[in-house]
Amino acid sequence: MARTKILDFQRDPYLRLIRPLVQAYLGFYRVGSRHIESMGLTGPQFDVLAELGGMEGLTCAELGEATLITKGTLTGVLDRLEGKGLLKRQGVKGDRRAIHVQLTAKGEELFCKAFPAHAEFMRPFIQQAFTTKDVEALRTQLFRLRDSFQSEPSSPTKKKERALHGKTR
Amino acid sequence: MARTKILDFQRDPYLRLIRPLVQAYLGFYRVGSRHIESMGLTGPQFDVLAELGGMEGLTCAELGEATLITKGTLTGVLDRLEGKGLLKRQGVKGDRRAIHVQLTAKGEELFCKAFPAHAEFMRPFIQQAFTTKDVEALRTQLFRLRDSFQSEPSSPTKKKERALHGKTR
DNA sequence: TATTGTTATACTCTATAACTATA
DNA sequence: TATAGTTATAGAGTATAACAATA
Repeated sequence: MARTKILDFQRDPYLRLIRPLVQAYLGFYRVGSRHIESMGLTGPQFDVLAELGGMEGLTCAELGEATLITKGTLTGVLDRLEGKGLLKRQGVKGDRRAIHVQLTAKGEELFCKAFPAHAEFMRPFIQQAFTTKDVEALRTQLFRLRDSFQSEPSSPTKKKERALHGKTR
Repeated sequence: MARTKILDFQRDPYLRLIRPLVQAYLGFYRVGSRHIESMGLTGPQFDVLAELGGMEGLTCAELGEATLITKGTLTGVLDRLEGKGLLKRQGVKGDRRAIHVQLTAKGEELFCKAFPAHAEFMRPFIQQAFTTKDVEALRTQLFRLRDSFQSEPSSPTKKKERALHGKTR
């Protein structure tokens, strides 16, 4: 799982945001993944299940895009879920290279049980500390933060860093 | 690195917070870990380095507690950092079971370079979207969220869930 | 007996590259 | 040639249990 360190960024007027962000996420992550694991799934497996639940099926390419799992890795994750009898793979008529991945009845059953159970499990943690109005305000700020990491800052400092460590993959 | 799925919790008045939290964190994480990896370190390795930097040394037990890495795993992470010549292990006088882990000169040098470089790299992302006043407000809310995951909600729903999936480790 | 750290085991995830079978 | 998915490879992290040395 995830796990980045809490850095001593406390004095920087901007980086002071990092520590609480990481701690809030890790708190969520620990609580949530413990619950998911108690249902016999790993994080990536739950992600795939959540993506397929209620759907007619997705190709590996679509699944990979949705879950951010690369194709070689995805094969393994799907193998394990198939081994548990939670999903099945079928050829796609029209393109015999592609494969349709779909939950089995057992998989749908688990999804229908696990997903609401997970929601029920998580809700009280937030509900005990926030009003719905607080939630909306914080939500807005978090989206702003998310967006800030998605757009490249164009300061001179940044450009210098990119030149030094450039590696865009 | 980390990787939990963005769930479709958008309709629940409280769980609406999950998606932006995960997305903000993943944004930070992707940007940050790309930079860390460009310096030749993995996430856990950077965590250990950040924990040891500027310190006289810690025992494995202390390091494990600080980084949340279990002892068996920690041995492997330390082995790899030792293999890179970044840290050394020494016996502790007084308790010959324990081991002091300390950065080498090379490790300190990397720490002194990598840590500020990482701060410089990360700052512009936040600075472009937030004032220092915004930062303080958001920081407060994020700590509140963190705390909410750290205290067990005591609703009837929760107790029922715990009975079903109990597994405290 | 309890604690510290290592070793052994086994699994999952990760990315990359090479491969196949289609298109 | 390009695409979809699998296989092969190698490495890192994860947890657990068993172990040796020491307290």
